[in-house]
Parts: sequence; C-alpha cells; structure tokens
Amino acid sequence: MPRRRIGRTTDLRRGDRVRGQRTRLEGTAVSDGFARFTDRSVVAMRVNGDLKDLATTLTVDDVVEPVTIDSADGLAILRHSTAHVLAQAVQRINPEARLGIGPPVTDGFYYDFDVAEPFTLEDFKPLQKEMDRIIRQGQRFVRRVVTEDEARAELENEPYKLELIGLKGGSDAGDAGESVEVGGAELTIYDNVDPKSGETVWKDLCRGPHLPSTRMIGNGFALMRVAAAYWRGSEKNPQLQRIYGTAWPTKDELRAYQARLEEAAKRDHRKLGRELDLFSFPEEIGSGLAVFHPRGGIIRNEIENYMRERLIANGYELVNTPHITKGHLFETSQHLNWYKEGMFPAMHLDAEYDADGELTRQGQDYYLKPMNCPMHNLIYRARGRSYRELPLRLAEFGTVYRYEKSGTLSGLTRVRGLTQDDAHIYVAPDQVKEELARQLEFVLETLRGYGLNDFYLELSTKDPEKFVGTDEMWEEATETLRQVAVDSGLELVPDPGGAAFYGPKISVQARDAIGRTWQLSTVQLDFNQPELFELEYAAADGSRQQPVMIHRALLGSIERFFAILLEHYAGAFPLWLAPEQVVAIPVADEYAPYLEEIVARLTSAGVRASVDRSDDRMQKKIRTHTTGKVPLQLIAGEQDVAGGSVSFRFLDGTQLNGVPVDEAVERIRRAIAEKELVLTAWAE
RNA sequence: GCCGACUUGGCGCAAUUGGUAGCGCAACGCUCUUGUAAAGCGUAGGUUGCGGGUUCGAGUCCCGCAGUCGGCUCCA
Repeated sequence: MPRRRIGRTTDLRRGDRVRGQRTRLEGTAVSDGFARFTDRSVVAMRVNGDLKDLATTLTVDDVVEPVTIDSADGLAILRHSTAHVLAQAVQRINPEARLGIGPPVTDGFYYDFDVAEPFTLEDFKPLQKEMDRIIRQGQRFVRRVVTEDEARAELENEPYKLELIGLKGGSDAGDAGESVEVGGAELTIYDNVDPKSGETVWKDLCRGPHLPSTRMIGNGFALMRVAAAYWRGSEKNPQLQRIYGTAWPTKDELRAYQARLEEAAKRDHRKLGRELDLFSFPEEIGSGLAVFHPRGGIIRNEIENYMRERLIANGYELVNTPHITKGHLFETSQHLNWYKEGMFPAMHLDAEYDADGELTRQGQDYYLKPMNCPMHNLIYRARGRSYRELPLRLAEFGTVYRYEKSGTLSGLTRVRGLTQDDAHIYVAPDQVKEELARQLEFVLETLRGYGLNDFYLELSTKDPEKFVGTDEMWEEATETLRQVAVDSGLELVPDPGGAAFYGPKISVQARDAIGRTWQLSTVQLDFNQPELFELEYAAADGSRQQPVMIHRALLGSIERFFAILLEHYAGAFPLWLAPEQVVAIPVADEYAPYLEEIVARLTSAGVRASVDRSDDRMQKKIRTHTTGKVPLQLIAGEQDVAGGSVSFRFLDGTQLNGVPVDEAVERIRRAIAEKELVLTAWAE
C-alpha cells in the first residue's frame, strides 16, 4: 500500500476544494488518508467523527473529513507529535530518563520525565539540536495495536507507562493528560520509523493520532521552560521533571506567538507597578501583602469611588465590618470546617495563668477573616426583618486575609491580604430569579464603565463530592442561573463540578485588550448560610420564612482587578483613572506662570494637573511624562501665550495646537466625566 | 507546601579561573534651556537579600533561612 506522501508534489487546487468538506469514497477501492487528501496541510482526518492518522484504512461507508495543520485539532496533533520528538531526544541524550506523559496543551505541549537530575535551561540547546535532527530525518509515526501483555513486555523499562496500562482497565483513566496515552478503545504504540532503513528508532505508548512524519514539525517549535509536576497530578505522588514547549506550523507563527508573549510581558502589572510607582510588596510586611503608593492609591480610589456610586444608585446599602473575629463565627459559618487550611492560624487571646502556670482564665481564638459573609449575616440578624425589606442588599469593600500557599502567590493577582467588593443580597425565594437577572445586568454594566466590554459567562455546577443541601435545591437554582445566563445573550460555558459546596454560581469572564480572559464577577447562590445562621424574615402572612442568600463580587478583589486593568491598559489608563491627568510643559521657564494659571483652573475643577517646572529641557519633559503615561500634556510658548491658547500633546505623539484656553479646560473636564480613553488627538 | 532558577545602590544591568564592587537611568547641585521622546558638568548613594561555613582572601564555592520568578498542587 502506498504510504508516504510528505514532500511530494501535490495538487493544491484539489486540496483547497476538499478542505473542510466531508467526502464519501466513490467506487469500491480500499483507500487511506494519503490517497484521499493531497493537500499537504492535511495532517490527519476525522473518520466518522473520530480523529485518525492519515494512514488509517478507509472503507466505502466512512464519512471522512480532513484535519489541516492549522485547525485546532491539527495544531494539537502537531504539538503532540512534537512532544514525542522531545521525549525521543531526551532519551537519546539520557537513556536513563523514564517517560511520564506528554500531551498537547494550549499553545504547546509538555512531556514529563523521571530523571536523576532536574533539567536546566542549559539542557535546551542540545535537546533542540537533537530534535532538529529527528525532525530532519523525517521519521514516520506508525500506529500499532498491541495487547496488554505485549505492551507490558515492550515497555518493561517504563514504569509510568506500565502504571497507565494498569489504569486503563480501571475506571479512573479519565484525566486529560493520561487519556492521551491510553484513552483510546484499544492500546496502541506509536513507532518512530526511520524512512530510509525502515527501522523503528523509538516508540511510545500513545493513543494518537500523529503527524505522518516528523518532518512536518519543521522549525516552528521551541522549548520554553522547565518545571516539576506531580505524577498524575497528585501531591501524594512523586514529582517528575516537565519540559514545556510550543509548536506552530511555521516559523513565522512561532515568532508571532513569541511576540505575543513579549507583549504580555511588557504589560506585566508587577513591572508596570514598579515603573509607574503604583504599589510594592515590602519584604518587611510579608509575602502577598501589598502597599499602594500615592499614584496607585489614586487609581484604587477612583476604582472604588465609581463602584460606590454604582452601588448607591442600584439599591445597595453600604456596611462596614472588622477584620478579625472570634472563632465561633467561623464555626457557625462552617469555614473553620471546610477552609481552615486557607485561613491564617488563630490568635489565642485572653488566657490567664497563675504563678504555677495553671490556667485561671479560659482564653479564646480569634481569626483574621477570610470572608465577609458571616459578618453580613450578623447585620441581617441584628434585628427582625420584614419581607418588605427584601431584597436587602448589603455591600462592603471588605478586606480579608487568606493564607495562600507560598508557591501560589503572584503579584497582585494572588495575595494574602485582599479587599473584596463584596455584596450579600437577601431575597425571598420568589424574588431569586428577578434579582439574579438584575445582578447580572448590574455587573455587566458596571464592568463596561471600567472599559471592559468583551464577556462570556461560566456556569459552575455541583461538585458531587463536596456539597450541602438537597439535589432538588441545586437543580432548581442551577436551572434559574442557566435561564438568567441564556437571557443575557452572552456565550455560556459550562463548568461542571466547579461550584463551591454551598451553591451554584455564574461567573463573568472578561477578555482584555490582548485577548486574555480573566474571571471577574461572580454571582453565587447560597442555600447553606441562611440555615446555619438561622436567618429569617416575617412574611406577609405573618409566618417566619428563610431568605435565600446571593453572594455577589463584582471586581473579585480590588487588588486583582487593579492588576487586570493595569495590564488591560498597559499602564495608559483612561483619563478618569490616570493618577496624573494633565502635565503642563512650558516651552521655556518664562511661560510657566501662564500655564500655572491654566493648571489652577483645572485643579479647582478637580482635575489632577500640574506644571513641570523642573530644570529639564522641554523635550526631556515630554519624554518623561510620555514614558510616565500621563494622558495629556499641555504645552505653551510664545505663540500660545500671545493667542490665549494652549497646545495638546497626546500619548501617541499627536498634537492639537492653539486651542483656546476655555475650550481646552472644558474639553478636559468632559473627557474625565465621560471616562474617555485618550491615547491620540481627539477629533473636534 | 513541592521542584527548579534567581536575588549586586530607588530601577535596569556589569564584574576573567575566588584577589577585595562598576555602568546607565533616577536623585541632588551648578551652568544651560523659545515649540513636541534624553543639554552639559559635577556630587552623593552598595558591610553584593539575611545568617553561618570553606579559604590568606568570597559578589563569585558550600549549608541554612527569607524573598521573587516559572511550574505542580491549591484557589471559599
């Protein structure tokens, strides 16, 4: 049977026509993907819906679709095959290395190895070289079905693979990575065959499918980083050494990917936070505990002030609660039961001892609060509640402390001290649906105010291992959330098992300026706490009823939201958020008084403006404030003074010269009031 | 918490095989500055994250701790 088609002359016209279409074999000839698809970019195919190698034999009745290398499936196959090449290279260099798993992941792949010495970056060069050699050799990936016994015999030196073979029989071979190895209906080994000698040079237990030849990997791959990873994802298991790589159909696409990473690195909020003097993490205070500098403080306050305006305009009542509480409260709320690991350890206070060291007064445990809801429940419970008060919406910028593991801390996005914009809404059961819809609308509208406007929703449903309440409650609430989500018209992604133990939730995911998604707001039902806290209200008929509780965080944490906005805007904030909104630069010092007058008008109108009277030259000042991301520079010299005007310079270097002062002041005020993002000269 | 890498003045970086810390920016001072991204000269600033050890000698080597980064696990 004809096999290799890579590198031969192909009929691209036919390939183009065939691409993406289902075809049915005509006549009676037995065929395979090579015969069927002549387009070189076709690397695999879907046969009756299943991904298969091109070498798979096709029958007359098969419905076959081509899988091109640039499709999602094709990229995954490319990356998976590249992972195999990496593993082969590793074992060529270090025959002692034992294989873990090597699946494709977003934008790349990884392969886990058990090696005596962890990999370092220095290992990459020889590994890449070896991979190049394997790729140029044009090894064929050849699928071979084996029995369990055969597989065990062939892989006797690969203990991890043997473990996977053992798992296949069991019920728990469900993990995404593992299923790449043994997830198929039958056990298969992929042989890497030297096309010249026909000799098998390497092999791996694998479900496939794979590229027809290593040659198709080309030069669009790169090794990225090393890491350790627990075998089969459990910290109870030993750690393997993982190498991450990326692979693309062409070198250009690889370069584009690397450029995207660089763009993201440029926006890194930790870097910008330092450069723009916004915040820091003093070692003296402790890991994951941020301090906001004056400029960061302005941004943070603007974020909060806008939020407060929105809350008040939407029927919320602002409350305030302490940061520390007796342990009993978190026993009532069950946090000490479910989440003690994530809480700072107790402070044991008020115990007294006599001279003999005997306890004379019982002390008690106080905890830093990891959540605000128990405190809000106490406010609800502070007096009798009537159905007339519902929905009762309590909101707070509540600072909480969580003992995150040291290895998980990361800039402002994962901290130990954070301020949640936290709201708890207590409603009668028949108000749930309307309130949820209202909340979702409120959340989206508010996020748009911050300049985010590309959203999708995620519905997190019951984790069968970890939940309270009845199945009926969950089903009803989940269905309500689903309806509200569907009514919003936004894309809805299911997150099965992702809910917290006390209720299902909807979360809003926002895409930022460079297409990354962040989980922001959550709207979450809670059947548990109203019961634990014995919350109730007097219904119209005088009976006592239990309210339903809705947790609603809009920004997540202020710190994390700050980081997201900082990266979204790459430090160049919309006018209303910018720490310095206007800097005035005189062409020479003698024009400074003229600008002082204009700036005085601006500051008295609430604009954050100043005149740069340092003894730098004008060009230097322009540079300083451009790199400092000040959105508006006002420049004046002889011409503007004579004309009673002023000249604007914008962040991208565009200018608007000779603007009458009254007009300039008014335009600036308007841009702030309307939350404009001003990066270039505005069109009048 | 686990694995690995890293930690030099406010920031970004240098310091041959271990020989006793330099540069740029920022800061400060002086002189200069007339139209849109870096004027010139000078001054000050570091017990090289912290604590031990090896050595005649440690920023360089070893051990411990802390912090940061990349992953894993976790994320109410």
